[in-house]
Parts: sequence; C-alpha cells; structure tokens
Amino acid sequence: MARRTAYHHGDLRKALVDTGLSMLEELGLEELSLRKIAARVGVSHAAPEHHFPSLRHLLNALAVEGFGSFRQSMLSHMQAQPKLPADQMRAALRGYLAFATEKPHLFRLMFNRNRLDWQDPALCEAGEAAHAVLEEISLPVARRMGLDTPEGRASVEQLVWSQIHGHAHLLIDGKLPPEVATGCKPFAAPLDLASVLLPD
Amino acid sequence: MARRTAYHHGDLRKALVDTGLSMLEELGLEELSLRKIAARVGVSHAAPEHHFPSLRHLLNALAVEGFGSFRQSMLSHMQAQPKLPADQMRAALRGYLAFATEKPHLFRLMFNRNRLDWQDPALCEAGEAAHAVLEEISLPVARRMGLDTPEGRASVEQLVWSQIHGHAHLLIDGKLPPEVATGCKPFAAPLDLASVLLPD
DNA sequence: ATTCTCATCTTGGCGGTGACAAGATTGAGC
DNA sequence: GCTCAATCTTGTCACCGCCAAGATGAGAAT
Repeated sequence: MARRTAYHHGDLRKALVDTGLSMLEELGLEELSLRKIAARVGVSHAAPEHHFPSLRHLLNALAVEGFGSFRQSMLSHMQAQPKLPADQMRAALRGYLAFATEKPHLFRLMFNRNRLDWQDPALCEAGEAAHAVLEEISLPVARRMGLDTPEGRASVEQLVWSQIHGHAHLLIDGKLPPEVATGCKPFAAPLDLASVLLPD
Repeated sequence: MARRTAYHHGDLRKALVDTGLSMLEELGLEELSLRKIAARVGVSHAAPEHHFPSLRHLLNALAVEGFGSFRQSMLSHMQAQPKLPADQMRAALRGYLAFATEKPHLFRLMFNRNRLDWQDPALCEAGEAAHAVLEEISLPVARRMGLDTPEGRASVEQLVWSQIHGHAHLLIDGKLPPEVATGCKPFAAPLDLASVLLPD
C-alpha cells in the first residue's frame, strides 16, 4: 500500500483529506482549492483527480471526517457527566458547540447543502451516526416530559436540535458574544433549554 | 437620472441588484457570478465594476435588500395576530421561517460571514433593524417569565433566536420534514418554544 | 450653441480555478 | 522479464474576479 517513490505518492488520498481539513480551517471554504491542496501535498494540479473525480467528492470526504469528529465531540463530553437526562443533554450540546467553535469552517461545510452530495452513502451514514446522538439524548427528556410517543420524541428532538444548531451558527457567525467554557453549565446565560424543558 | 441609451444603461445599479437577487435564488450562491448577472442585464462583463468595486460589494447590497424583506416578513406576520406576547412571538417566528424557506439562498448569504463585509454601515443598519424585531418580541416574554433584567432579556432573546435560526437552517438544508402552513399554530410538531416558555 | 469634463460602459488581458485529454512512470501479477 | 493497469504529469479549455486603457455621451461651463 505504501509504495512511495518520487512519482507515486503512497497514500495520496489520505494526504489530500488531511491537508484539505487543515487548509479548510486555515483558508475558509471559499479560498480552498484543489490546486492549493495538491501544491501543499507536493503533487501536480491534476493528481487529486484519480482519487476525487471532482471537488465535490473531496468536500464530501472532508464532511465525512467532520461528522466523525462531531459525534466524538458530543460523546466524549457526555462520558464526563452524570448519566441523568438533563446532564447528558447539556453535555452533548456542549460538545456540539465545542466542535462548531473549534472547526467553524468544517461545521459550516457539513451543513452546506450546495457543496455536498447527500446521495453519497458514506456521507449519509456519517451524518446519521452523529444524528443518532441527538436522538439518544432526546429520548429520556421526552419521557420525563410525558411525551413518550413517536411524535412527542420527534418534537423534543427537533426543538433541541434547532436550538443548539442555531446557537452554533450564530456563535461562529459572530452574532452572539463568544462562549466561555463554564464546565458543567453549558451556557453563560442563565437560560438553557435543558433547564427549561426539565425544571428541577 | 434615467438617461438610458444604447451605451448608458440608465439605472444599472438597481438592475444588477434586482437581477442578482433573482439569479441568486435561481442558481445558488456558488453558481452566481458577476459576469452572468452582467450578461443577463445586457452589459459587458466589466460594467458592474463602477457600481460595485468587487463581488463582495454586490453581495453586501443583496444582503441589505434581504434584511429589509426579512424584517418585513416578520412584521407583516405579527400584524395579522393578536397583540399578546406568545401570539406575537409565534407570528414573528413564522415570518422568520417563511422568509428562509421562500428565499433560502438569500437567507444563507445574509448569515454567511465569509462572503459579506460587516464593516459596511448599510449592512449593519439593515441587520440591526431585523434584529430589533427579535428584541421586540422577546421583551414581553421575558417580563412574563420574571426575567426582566438586562441579562434575563438577553438570555430569552438568545434562546429564541437560536431556536428559530437553527430551525430555519435545518429546514432549508433538508434536515427536517418540510413545513406545512398551519395558520396560527407555527409548528406542525406539538412543541413550540413560545408555548414552552409561556405555558398557559 | 459649442466645448469640456467626467461618470459610465466597452474591449482586452491577467492570474487562478475545476475539469478534461493524452502521455509518462512504476508496482504487481503473470 | 513482460504486460497491464493504477497512478501521476503536462497541457489545455472555458470561466471566474479583477485591473487597465480607451470609447461614449450627458450635463455643466462658457
């Protein structure tokens, strides 16, 4: 697999994805180009084409990686918290925000309908795996709220997802004062959705 | 002002903005180009340059128009509803969603930090005018919730804005089932934030 | 009325981009 | 050792935003 010579790179696909991820955060989506990535990797401008037939394919691969890290960010925050519904929800949402603020350009790409191809099964799978975390934290909350029906679960999940997704977007677009890391409490503001839905 | 000849267009600036707005929804932001707009308007590829020194300036002008329509969408929905806090909030949020679903590409542009120049006073003013509507609907809700302090008002507004902003983004990115127009009740789902914050 | 001035628009050209075509290189299977 | 297919290179195309230089003509100055 690792047959690297002056001519053959060895593992160009991985190199393109890794370099693409770091250049995405460095330059932003609009300034990112296949040719710049190829240049930094040290191959010719047409070399990526064999691995990614079009720019869209490479962006898809970046988004797949992104959804993996995204899911991990939520899960690792949850692991450090008590296994109570409200705490788990707060932790997951903090992981959501942490990822968005650490990789804002990647986060935006992952939800950019115009630049990604959601027909791609790999992207669908990665996206659904991340989505499953939201379902997981919404279920016990819906149960506590007495909304333990399919519609009830869906509405709680939709409300929670909307709120945190909007919060993330507004944050990285500079519309809200920057987040402060406040340990357990996920919001500097006195109001957070978990507390509103599940008052003690 | 309207000195139109074969050589001089007459009101090229307005024509570029109007054509730009319709081509934006038609083609999407990534496929929109100054040269395509100029071609449709019927001028040479460099004609826009005098009115908009760069593409960024034109996009700014489109966003300014967008924030105007956005504000109007919220206000007109509010006007058709009883002047009660929860009703006014539901109406404004429905206007928020209506704009986003009717002009998804414009909506995305208006919150695209990379493509706009928020140093532009015209854009700031238009954005703040739209934002003021959110403050207006959040104030009475915060009051009813017993959060009538600057921090309390800010947190209610932030929670409401995040929720509806995320809902709008998820909708136009195809992550939620499409909205149905349901008259007064703003959500098909049984849960909406106004009802959660202000239970009867 | 004639001339002048300058905003407006045109043509031409630059470097950069994604995509495509054709040819060079090389590892792996026979 | 030969062949072959995967991989990478060079070259080219149309399109893009932006810049420079020149053409046009409306309104002010005379």
